[in-house]
Formats: sequence, structure tokens, C-alpha cells
Amino acid sequence: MSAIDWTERFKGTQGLPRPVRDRLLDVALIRNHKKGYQVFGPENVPDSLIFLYDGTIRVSQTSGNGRDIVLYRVDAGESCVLTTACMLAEEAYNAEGVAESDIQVVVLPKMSFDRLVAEEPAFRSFVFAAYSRRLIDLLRVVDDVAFGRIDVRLAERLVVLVGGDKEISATHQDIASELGTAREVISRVLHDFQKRGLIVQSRGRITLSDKPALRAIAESD
Amino acid sequence: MSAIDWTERFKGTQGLPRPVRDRLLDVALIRNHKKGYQVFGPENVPDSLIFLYDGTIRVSQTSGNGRDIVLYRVDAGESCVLTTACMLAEEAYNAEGVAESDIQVVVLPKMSFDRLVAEEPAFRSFVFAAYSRRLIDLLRVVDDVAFGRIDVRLAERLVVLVGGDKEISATHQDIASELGTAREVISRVLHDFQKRGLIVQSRGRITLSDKPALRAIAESD
DNA sequence: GCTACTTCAGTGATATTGTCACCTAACGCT
DNA sequence: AGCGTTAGGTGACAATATCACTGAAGTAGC
Repeated sequence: MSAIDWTERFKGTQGLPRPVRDRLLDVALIRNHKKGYQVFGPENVPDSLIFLYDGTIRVSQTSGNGRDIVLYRVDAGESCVLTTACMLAEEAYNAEGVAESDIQVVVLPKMSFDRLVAEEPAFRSFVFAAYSRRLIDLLRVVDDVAFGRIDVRLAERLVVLVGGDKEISATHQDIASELGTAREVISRVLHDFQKRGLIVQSRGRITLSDKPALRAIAESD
Repeated sequence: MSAIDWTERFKGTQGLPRPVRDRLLDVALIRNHKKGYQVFGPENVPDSLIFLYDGTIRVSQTSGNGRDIVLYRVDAGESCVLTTACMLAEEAYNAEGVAESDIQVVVLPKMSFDRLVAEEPAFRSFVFAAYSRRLIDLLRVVDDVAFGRIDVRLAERLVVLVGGDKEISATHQDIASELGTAREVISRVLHDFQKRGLIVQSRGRITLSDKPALRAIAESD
């Protein structure tokens, strides 16, 4: 058994009885990938279930022309259920998962996955919870894109991206790809935020100087 | 056993061995609902898995102001996995499933569902396939809303709604709610379609007079 | 240093879509 | 027919997207 009991870190699996965790350790393969690695995509259909041990995966969708939109992120401790959808889909679709940092993933072969689902109720509910969370994430995206204002969404995203910090390192294009809009739109709204004293910009860098105000804008939906 | 072997009609369960079908019949409850019945929604969280035996359920999302968007439809033979997401969600969200016709549903109590998933591999893959299909449906919605042109989406929807027929019985508001846009937008685009000889309108009724042309518009993405 | 090259950001013009206000036409009802 | 309700039309304007540029800021080579 490995020195690190990695299953400890999987959200929702904390309550798993000891033997279940050991079984997970037994059948899973640990893989490392560099930042930028495409975990799955239209041209790269995996045949295994993927759990993320460390790092984050950005799952995004690409349009015919150059625009992107981020659907959700997979954080450490979560599983990437779109890979299963990916496996089952016969019609083409253009979602892809890319490592946003160096990542360490736990690869669970389809057969082992199937057996664990069958035999371990706790694992089963973990998997269904993962699916449900993704469905709800997507509902949120639909809601935002269909009904949300761009300045509200941008403010919200800035607050999320900055985390506990004060600075964000991202180009306008990066942020446009997050929100599924065009760079020019982001440039204009950011310009407006700057005029209002909410942020300070420099090339590839945004400093949030009035986080509470941004949060207030983000809440106004 | 009922006279009708309804499990025959469930897509993806055709290959189930006889005893599995019998077990489904055993534990499931059949319920009838009128058109307009809310199968699930923010105020109405079910505690069972729902399979649709007959009719269709429209799953849509409502915005803060009056706008709606249709996420997908559940047809006979499919399961409504959002109900499970519904059950698991702690944060509020505003999706609802409404019977679009009189429906007959098969209600599978959570416990029975769990047991079937555990014990019947065929049932298991049926359920995962259902989840995946919904995820992919939602990807399509995101793609349309974020990147699609409204005239293209409208033409597409008209062709789908008309089916093998030539007429659609729906108000502009109905169609706007399908696509997540405003009535005025639909009115204008339909007016344009009419001027171009693609459709003929009367109150609450649209006749597709040039379906091939509409299909051509729908394909132009 | 300077130059060439690339990436990033700003901006005006225009098209598309959404919002608001108000109007008219069609239908159902008594 | 008269009346109320719903469906649909339209102009004005706001928000967002697209296009075609511009210059500014970094980067690599010399």
C-alpha cells in the first residue's frame, strides 16, 4: 500500500469503511500529467473513470468560431463524470477537459468502476452525487448565459478567481473564455470597473481594489 | 403481472434478461398524471426515481424575471435523472419538470432503485446512459445559448416541433420559452421568415411552407 | 542598446439581441 | 354587439457581439 492514503482526500468518501478504501487503492492506477494535458476531448476519448487526486481540471466547451466557455472545474477529491458521458456518446460534441495545473489523477478502469458501484453502497452514492453536482453546475451555466448580465457574471468570476488573494493573473481573452463571450466585451467592462475604482489593471494582471463592491455587483441578480 | 409488459418499451432495457424485467415490475408503482402536472420542481422535490412510460415531460428552467428555457424533454422509455439531482441538491435551483401531455410514470422508490443498480448490471448501465444523455443534452443547450444565432435556433426548433406534420400550434411566447428568449424577438424573426415565404402565420398557429429552406437555415452553424 | 516580432489591450462602427412601452387584432363570452 | 383577455406588431433604446483597426507592452535576436 502507498504511504499516502489518498482516498482520505476524496470528498464524499470520508465515510467509506476501511475495506472499501483499501479496495479503491487496490484497483486504481495513479497517473501524473503536466499542466495543459488534455484529460479528455473530442479526439481523446478515455475508457476509464477519472478521479482527481491533486490539481484542477478545467472543463470547457468550444464553439465553431473561436469562442470558449468554461462549464465547470474538477477540484481535487472530485470525479470527472463527463468522461463517462464521453465514452457513451455516439454523437460528436466539443467539450474538453484540460489540466489547469500539474495534476495527479486516479484512473479506475471501467470494469473495476462497475464492480465497485455494484458492491459498495457508499461508493455508489458518491458517484451519483458527483453526477448530480455536475448537472447542477450545468444548470447554473445555462442560467447565467441565458439570463445573466455580463457585468454581474464578470464581477462574480473576478471574486472567485482572486480567491483569498488580491491579484489575478489572466488576460482579457482568458476571462472571456471563462464566460463564453468576446475579448472586447471583457475589455470594455473591465475598463468601466477601473473607471469606477473597483480594479486596477496592468498587462495580464488585474488587482481587485474594492472586493466588497465587486461582490455587491455579483450578488445583484 | 399487468397485461402490458411495459418494460418492453424502455429504451436500453430491451436486452434485460427476463428476471430483471420482472423485478422492475415487482417494485415499481405506476402513476397517472394530467397534462400540466409538475413532476418535480423547486417546491416539489420527489423522493423517488421516475421513469416515463407514456407521454412527455418538459424540463425547463425559469429566470428571475419572466423568461424560461427548455433544457430537454423526457420521452416515453426514458428516465428523469434530474429528480435525483433534485434530491441531492442542497442549494436552490429553479429547474422544473412539467407533464407536456397526460403521462403515465413508473415510480421507483429510492431504496428499490439502489438495490436494482447494485444487483443488475444491465439496469446499471441503463441508468448511467440516462445520466450521460442528459449531460450531453445540457451541453447542447449551453452551446446553443452561448454561441448560436437566434434565427438558426428558431428554424431548428420549428422543424423539430412540426415533426412529420406541416402545422405547429404554439404562440410566439411558447416558442420564446423554448429558446430562452423574449417574445418580441421571436415575433420579429417569424415575421422575417414569413416575408421570405418560409412560413405562414395565423393566431397561435404556424404553417411551414418551405421546410427544406428552414432546415437549411437550421444547418448553418 | 536597437529592431523585429508577438501578444495584449483600446476603440469606433455596425449588427444582433434584449427590454420597455404601447398599440392593434383576434378570440371567447355573455 | 359589447367587453375583457390574449396574441401579436412596432418603435425606441440598451446590452452584447462582431469586425476592423490601432497602439502599447513584452520578447527574442542582434
